[in-house]
Amino acid sequence: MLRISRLTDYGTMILVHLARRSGQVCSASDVAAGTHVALPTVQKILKYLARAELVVSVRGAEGGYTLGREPGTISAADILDALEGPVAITECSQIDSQCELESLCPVGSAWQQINKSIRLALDDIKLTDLRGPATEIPVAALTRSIGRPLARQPRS
Amino acid sequence: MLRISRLTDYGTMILVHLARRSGQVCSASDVAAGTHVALPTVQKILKYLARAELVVSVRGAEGGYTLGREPGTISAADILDALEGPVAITECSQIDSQCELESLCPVGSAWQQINKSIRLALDDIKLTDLRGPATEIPVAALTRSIGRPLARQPRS
DNA sequence: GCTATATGGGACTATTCTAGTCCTGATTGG
DNA sequence: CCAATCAGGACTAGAATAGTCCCATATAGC
Repeated sequence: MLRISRLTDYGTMILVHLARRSGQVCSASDVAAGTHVALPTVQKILKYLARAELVVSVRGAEGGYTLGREPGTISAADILDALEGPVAITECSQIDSQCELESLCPVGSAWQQINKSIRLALDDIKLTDLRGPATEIPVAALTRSIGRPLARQPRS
Repeated sequence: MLRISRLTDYGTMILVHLARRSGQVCSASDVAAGTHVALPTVQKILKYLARAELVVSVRGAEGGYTLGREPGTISAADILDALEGPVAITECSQIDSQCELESLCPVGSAWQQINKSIRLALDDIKLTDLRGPATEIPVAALTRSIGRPLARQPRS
């Protein structure tokens, strides 16, 4: 069903890594070593995150990255925006889309509302909530669903 | 951000079309004409929906499709399951995935919980809610967000 | 029974998207 | 200066998606 890209998944791991090293400047290599994601991929993701100001970069030797804000103020929605851009749940939920079927299609607005509701939920989930392995996610609907963490695909 | 496939979007339109013709048997051509989605695509989607028993098929001349259940009992989650299969928000939220990074990755379980919460929300959204252009979606978080329907991309 | 009209199932292709890599230039500490 | 490090973007390979088509099966009507 609904999916986030693998880069977003990595990006979350990377931000969690930085949150744990809060204050310290970490180079891309540090992060790659800490997260076991391939270095070029880490570099790419950090660039996206820097552009979205979720991380702050320090150039030059001994440079690297730190979190751009407090972990409690970075939400899952922020991460998605930074790494997946303004893509929406359906093509017609995008701001700039134009569709000749609009008048024929009674469904679009409903999906758009669903989209917004999901965004609201993701806005409430902060980096601090993602940090631990068995944290409770602070969204009403989530409280009912606590499952054992499943395995993750090998990657790199 | 989070996305559903275009087929799912079409599928919803198709189900809404059938709901409006409730009782009547509609052929794939009828549906294509009514939704302005290309016929071969409609045929493909109806096959998937039939396999998931969301629609019932009548074979032979004068055959076609009707809804398999009452519109009020078909949820957005049902449609996603029928048309996108058991895909999950991240690869590691899938039942059969195996990941060597599990112990290193503190994030996975959080995304899985988010995934479940979204599913719960989608379970509450029924075909009857999708039917009209400006319907209120019956999920708590959704009530705050009512926007003007946006345009839809041309497709066919 | 024959024929026209439908669906059922699956193969196939083309296009788009994604992930991942690499190169070149700019910045800065030692 | 030199080595380390980020910035930006080009590029490739692979996977996923959308869309089309073919052939078998079923059935209504004549």
